[in-house]
Amino acid sequence: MSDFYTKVYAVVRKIPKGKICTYGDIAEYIGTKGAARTVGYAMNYSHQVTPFVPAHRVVNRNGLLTGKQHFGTPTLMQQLLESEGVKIINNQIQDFEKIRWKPKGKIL
DNA sequence: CCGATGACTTCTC
DNA sequence: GGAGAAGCCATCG
Repeated sequence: MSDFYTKVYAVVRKIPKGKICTYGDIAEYIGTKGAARTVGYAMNYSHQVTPFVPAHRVVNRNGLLTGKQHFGTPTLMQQLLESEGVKIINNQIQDFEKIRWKPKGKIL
């Protein structure tokens, strides 16, 4: 496991319940700003990582659930978020800027 | 090292 | 506003 993945997972696991974060923010926080795509790539691996990584709390810059189809079912991601109090309309997070969360200080 | 891949981002049309 | 293309960077084989 590369440091990149480790940091990504560390940040994602720290996202509070009912909050969400973006790929770009995570990548930027880690230091690899342009590697937002790689963050998503790391999320794909999150299935084989323990403990569970709340990848459903990570969305793209528009608050759109672009990675929903990578869960079991295309509706699972939205269901998980809604069960945590996040409102979603048309695959887009409502009050996105309001519940948006960013890592503070050191995560490791 | 190189080419291919990707759950991104931004610009253009 | 949707679709296509280019830029970006880390990972994998």
